[in-house]
Amino acid sequence: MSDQTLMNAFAALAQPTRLAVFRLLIREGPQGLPAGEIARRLKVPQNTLSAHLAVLARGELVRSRREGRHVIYAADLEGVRRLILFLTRDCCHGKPERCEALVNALLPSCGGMSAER
Amino acid sequence: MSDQTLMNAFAALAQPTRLAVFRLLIREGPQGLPAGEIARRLKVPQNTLSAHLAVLARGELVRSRREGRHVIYAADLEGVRRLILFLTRDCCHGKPERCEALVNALLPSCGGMSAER
DNA sequence: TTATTGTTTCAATATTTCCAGAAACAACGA
DNA sequence: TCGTTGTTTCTGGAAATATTGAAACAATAA
Repeated sequence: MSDQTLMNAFAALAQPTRLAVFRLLIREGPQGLPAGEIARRLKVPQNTLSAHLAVLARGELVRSRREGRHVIYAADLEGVRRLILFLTRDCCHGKPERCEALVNALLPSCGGMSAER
Repeated sequence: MSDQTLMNAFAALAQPTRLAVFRLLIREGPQGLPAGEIARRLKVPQNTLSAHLAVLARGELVRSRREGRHVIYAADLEGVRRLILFLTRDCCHGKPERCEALVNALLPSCGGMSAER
């Protein structure tokens, strides 16, 4: 991922409406939601939301697909993963012990998966 | 962490100079670097850098302490952790299997710690 | 005290982002 | 074809951010 995409992603999440959209889409999962439905739920004008969705897409945090008249937006988990990876990789760069606290704090939040590995 | 702090953190990382400062400080570890030294290394005027450091501090990504004439800046790993936690928690909210790919991708980057847990 | 070094704050300009009305575009049904 | 619904693009003005010279502030030494 280029630094530009990385910064686009961070910039995308630095705005209340877009943060709300991101949270919503993460919760909706891979099937996503039509642009209009997102606008309705968040009570944002459709053209304003469209601009915000474009910003999120530039940061590779959401993807869109057309289904008939609808344009469906869904979170791009690959993009999220790269963001987390960036934060984590730089964090324990060369010093795993510095990362330990991070990982320990991270795993329990993932539905008890820590017990399995 | 408030949404405002969260957005401040994302906004802080959405600018090339600040991204560079963040990377530098993460690598320098807890002892950190004086503001002037950061400015010298990144070839940024000191007053410009000072403004950027203030933005990073507002996002709780760096902390400062005074040592004599120097003001030392160091990465705030707690802040980074909260960022990662936000991204991860929202991501696997209620559906751990959705998170699995994330965590698997995450652990190997941390110096082989995955083998130990 | 004065001088020196390190850093931040102030002030002003340039650039970017945010927002929403209006218009255009896209897909479908009648 | 035309009309309707869903979405994006265009446009312009308001608000926020970036940058840096100059001034102020802080700590120390002479």
